[in-house]
Amino acid sequence: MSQPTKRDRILDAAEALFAERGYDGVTLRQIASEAGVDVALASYHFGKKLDLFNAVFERRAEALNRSRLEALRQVQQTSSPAFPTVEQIIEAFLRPLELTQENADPGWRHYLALIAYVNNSTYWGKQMMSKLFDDLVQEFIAALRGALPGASDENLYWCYHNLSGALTLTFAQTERIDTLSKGKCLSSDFQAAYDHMIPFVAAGFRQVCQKN
Amino acid sequence: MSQPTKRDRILDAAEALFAERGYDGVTLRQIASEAGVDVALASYHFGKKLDLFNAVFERRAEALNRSRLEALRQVQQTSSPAFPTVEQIIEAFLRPLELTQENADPGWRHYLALIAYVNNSTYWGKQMMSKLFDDLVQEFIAALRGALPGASDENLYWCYHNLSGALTLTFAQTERIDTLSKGKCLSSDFQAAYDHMIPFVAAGFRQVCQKN
DNA sequence: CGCGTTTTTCAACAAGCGTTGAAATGGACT
DNA sequence: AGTCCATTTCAACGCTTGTTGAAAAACGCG
Repeated sequence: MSQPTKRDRILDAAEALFAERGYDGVTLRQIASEAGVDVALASYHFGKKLDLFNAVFERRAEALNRSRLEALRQVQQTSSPAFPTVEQIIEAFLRPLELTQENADPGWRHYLALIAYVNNSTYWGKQMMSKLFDDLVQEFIAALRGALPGASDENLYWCYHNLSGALTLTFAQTERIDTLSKGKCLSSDFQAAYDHMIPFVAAGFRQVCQKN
Repeated sequence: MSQPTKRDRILDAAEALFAERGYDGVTLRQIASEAGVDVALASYHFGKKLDLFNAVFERRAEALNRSRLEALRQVQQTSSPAFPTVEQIIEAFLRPLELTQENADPGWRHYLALIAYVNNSTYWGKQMMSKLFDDLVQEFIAALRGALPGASDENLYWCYHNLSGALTLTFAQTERIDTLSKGKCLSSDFQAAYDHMIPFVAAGFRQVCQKN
């Protein structure tokens, strides 16, 4: 098996460092050093620093969207002609993210942390997140609308906001919960996070959107 | 009524800018310019840049903790000798944060956005958040333990993680939900956020922690 | 006013930044 | 071997950064 190219090593190093310290907290020289290449090589391959950041952020977006959409189509098909349940939809939204667990490559973990950084930033969040992930999110919300007949858009979107927040903090892997829980919960354990998040969020959606 | 001192103007400007762009995304010159003072004045009052950041972050922490703890004591007293309900506890955790709504001073909004920045950052989060907010959080979790007899610590802390995530994203005010919902929800509307978050989170806690 | 202290400005420093043009290297093909 | 092109390095640029020491201004008080 072959070594990754220097271009890929730059992307990997930038991914890890941007995720940990943010765009302005990382210098091109740090990235180059981590990747074991010269500083100028980043400019050669990607142009400006901002272009490198965009390249990193876009690199894994498509694959991520595809696997989540596949999971949604899957539950829609198996439950057809009825709508899938809220749990099934949330599960399809979250479980594909566990690919970071089994995979030895730490790149996906860094990428999710980078999403957390972007999603929580006023500065980056609005445009970058919308451009890459809005279509997918709307697809899932449409599915939830089917599972929760009569729910208002206002309620649906606020519930999604809560889901998105819980997920984003999970992505960030700040180890805050490790300290708080004295080691009983580990932020590195994505599976445990989703095991608890799915019933939590599903119950929240039902409570808010299914007043009856 | 008197103008704020230059020292306070530096804190205010740093608060707003750090919250929007992060620690490394802001220069002391930008802060000084926004505050209408000389660059060197920040160093004179606060020392290093990092010390200024800490001063900003600690400035409002005590007042925030006090108002939230008062709200908890309040519901504990009115429901005594029984435990307060999950909704009452979550409400006490969230509603005091609405002081940012009525108050004309935008400082509190910036401060909450700064908390979001710190809480989502691997780099800052662990130490700074724990130091200032852990005691309060443990107090609320203890109250929740009373409202949810038999709940395991593992379930309780993962549920709190979900609450914390939803809250943090609300603090960040990224306007992402504005776009997604086509204006039906506004991230600037803290009251609407909590109106939907309280029943959402309470139902989640019950679902996960109150299996019976 | 006049003196001591605090606050504020000014000017400048060394260090590090992103970026670039030219030189060097390497591989593919004739 | 020699030519072409993509890749990589080298060296340097102009600029901005955080920080500091000394000068200046403002203040409190007799």
